[in-house]
Parts: sequence; C-alpha cells; structure tokens
Amino acid sequence: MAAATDAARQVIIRNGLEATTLRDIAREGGFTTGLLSHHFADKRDVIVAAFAGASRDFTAWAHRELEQAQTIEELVAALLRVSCPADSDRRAEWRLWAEMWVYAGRDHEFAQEIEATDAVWTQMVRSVLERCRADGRLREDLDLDLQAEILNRLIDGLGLRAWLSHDWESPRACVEEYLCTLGLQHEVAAARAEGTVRSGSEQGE
Amino acid sequence: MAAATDAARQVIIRNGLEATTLRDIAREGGFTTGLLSHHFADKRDVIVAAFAGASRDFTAWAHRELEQAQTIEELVAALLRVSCPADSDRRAEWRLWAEMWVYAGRDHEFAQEIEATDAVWTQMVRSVLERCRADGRLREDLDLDLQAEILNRLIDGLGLRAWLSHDWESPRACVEEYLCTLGLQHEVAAARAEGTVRSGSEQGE
DNA sequence: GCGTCGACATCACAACTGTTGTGTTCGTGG
DNA sequence: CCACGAACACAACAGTTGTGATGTCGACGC
Repeated sequence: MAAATDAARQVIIRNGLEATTLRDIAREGGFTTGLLSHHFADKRDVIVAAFAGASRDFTAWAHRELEQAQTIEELVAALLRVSCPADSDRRAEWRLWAEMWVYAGRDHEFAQEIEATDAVWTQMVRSVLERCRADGRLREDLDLDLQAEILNRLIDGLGLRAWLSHDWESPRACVEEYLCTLGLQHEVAAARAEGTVRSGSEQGE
Repeated sequence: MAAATDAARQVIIRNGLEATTLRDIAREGGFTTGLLSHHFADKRDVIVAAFAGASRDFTAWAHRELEQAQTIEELVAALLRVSCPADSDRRAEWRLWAEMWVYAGRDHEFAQEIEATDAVWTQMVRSVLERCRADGRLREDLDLDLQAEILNRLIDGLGLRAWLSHDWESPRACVEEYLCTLGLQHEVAAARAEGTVRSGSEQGE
C-alpha cells in the first residue's frame, strides 16, 4: 500500500502527472493494476494518497531539521537548508509540488487538505521568526504573520522557477537576501560560512 | 487563428490543461478539429501558441499600466495593481500560469521561451525599483537584481496560492508588507488610500 | 481437511484521444 | 466563366486509458 504511493510519487516526479498512468505506477512498483484497483477506489485515490504522503513526509523532515537547531544561527541555517535543499531528491520534489498545486485546482476537496498542511508549514516558519525576534535579531516593525506568509510564498515561487530553469543557486541567494532585509545579516553570514566550510571539507573531487 | 488560441486559453482556464481536448477547444471556438489540424501541426502547437499568446498579452498589459505612471506613488500603485489584479479575468489567468509552468517542465524548448518572457517581466519590476531608488525612496543596502527576482517569485507564489484558496486579499497585503520592508511605506500608504477612495466611489451596489 | 476471505494477477471492454484522409465551400486571379 | 488553392467540415482510425469482472493462490479458523 505504501509501496504503491511511493511508486506513484516517483512516476509523477519522472513523467509528470498528465503522463502518469496506472499501468506505469504498477510497473514502477513491480505489481499490476489489479493491486491498485483493489486497494484504492479510484485513480484519484492513488494520486491523492501519493501527494498527501509526500507532503506529510516533507513537513516531518522540515520539522526534524528545524527542531535540532540549538542556537539562532543554526536555526536560520536549518531554515535555509530546508527551503533550498542541496539534495537532488529533495529538489526533484518540486515537480511534485507543482503538479500537486495544479491538481488541487481541479479537486476542491484535496485543495483544502493542501491548505491544511501548508498552514502547518507556515506555522513552522513563523515560529522560526518568533524565536529570532525573541532574541532581538529581527527588525521590530515587522508583522510576523505576514512575513511568514511572504517567506513561504517566496519559497514556493523560487522552488518552482528553480525546477524549471535548473538553477538552484539563485533561489538560495534570494532567500538569503530576503532574510537580510529582515535584519538577519549576521545569521545568514554565519550560515553561509558554515555551508562553505562544510562543502569545502566535503569536496573530494 | 487567433480565435483558436483564444478558445484554447479559455478552455484551459475553465477545465485545466489535462482535461483540455482538441474537440473542447473546437467547440469553444465554434469550429471543428479540422481547423486546428489545418493551422497547427500538433496539439502541442496549439497549447504552446495559447500559452505564448497569453504571456505576451500579460507583459504588454503590465507594460502599459506601468508606463502611464507619472509619479513614484502612481508607479508603486500600478505595480500593486498589476501584481494583484482586481479584475476577475486577470485573476483567473493564474490558472493559466500554473498550468503553463507545469507544462514547461515537460517541454524544454517551451521552457526557454517562458524564461525569456519572464526575464522581460523581471526587468520591468527592476526598473520600477530603480526609479524608486533614483528618487531616494528605497533603502540603500538592497541588491536591486536580487530584489526584483524576489518580488517576481513572491508574486508567483502568492498568485498561485490565491488561485487555489480563492483568497485575493492576503496576497495584496503580502506585497504591500514586502514593499514596506524595502522602505516604500509612504508610497504603499498612498496607493492604499487611492485604492479605497476609488473603490469607495465606484461601489454602486 | 475444508471453506472462506483477502491479496493479488489477468483480461476484456467501453470510452476517449490525437491524428489523418477525404470531401466541400468559397473567395480570387486570369 | 473557370480553375485553383486556402479554409474548413466530417468521418474513420489506431492507440491508450481507467475500470471492473473473473480467476488464482495462500493463510487461517473450525
């Protein structure tokens, strides 16, 4: 059952939703379409389960990454890591989100589900900003609700465009610049330094 | 020919791209599929022409709106009007953009076209910021290239979510808040005042 | 040992889809 | 008045898709 949604997720990422057929999903997972029609009522059921599972995985991962940050510097670094992932699998997920949004435009019920998990993710971003403000690192004239929403929508737009243009440097620069305008210059600089040090020590080739 | 792309555009906005068939487009435009196969080589040809025409229309409209602004206040107001349109037809166009982006993910050649027209639109945003800076209204520590890109991606993300949630107030508030953080509080306030005055005098019901 | 029930495979089917070949109309230049 | 080609309509085609009916098999309770 979980194998089916995983297979669906991967086929959607590879071929896009429009070109995703139940037969493709079955072939990807190593089973037949009979299994799909046995465990799921519809094709919609399969697709929705795949999308829902993927976004649940993402929020869980993001929560884990943000949770283990001890200092504000680590928190900002984690936020940057989560919003502009370096992992190629995480980057490929942007296609999933894009297809998911478009699909949600046709499925009102599913759109509400999306909105609920998006609210969770926005709340996570907001609590990051709250911790920054509590430490006095943030400009004081900012509406945190709006800023969290802005940051969230900015990340959406950036990831979408990055997936289209295959340029993953620019989004990172944009999020960093945005955080700097909020007053987090030092934290961004620290995250950037940590990133270069880490990638510098990891570069084996 | 133009009627065909217009019909395609409208069907995509109504039903989404995946559910858009050549027969639907023909019925919408009042002709048959024979016309489509006569003027276009492929279905891809029809879709791409519809997308390209729509984005050409948008940039032309945005250019016109921004051009006729005399003062900085009017310029900022025009930018707000273009990025968060009140017109329901313009709002419905967000579905087109969403479908277009997803489609571009499967069509590399078309993706480059998209990126070209997006660069034009980014340049328009950038020149708005430049005029603001030339007048000394902008914070001085800002990288205008990055800020134009940020604003552009923010608008993408906001419009997408607004289309999904049918909430068109929040995007406007976000763009305003963002422009305020750039130092344009007075201009945003002026635009807001003008908007309420205008809508107040126009409200006939 | 036997029935039964869930987990799948297999296969057939009806519905659509994009595409193409073959008319048919009609404006226009000679 | 006549050809002629562009602009379209119409119909048929081949391929695919989601779906559902039917068959197979193994686990498990009695």
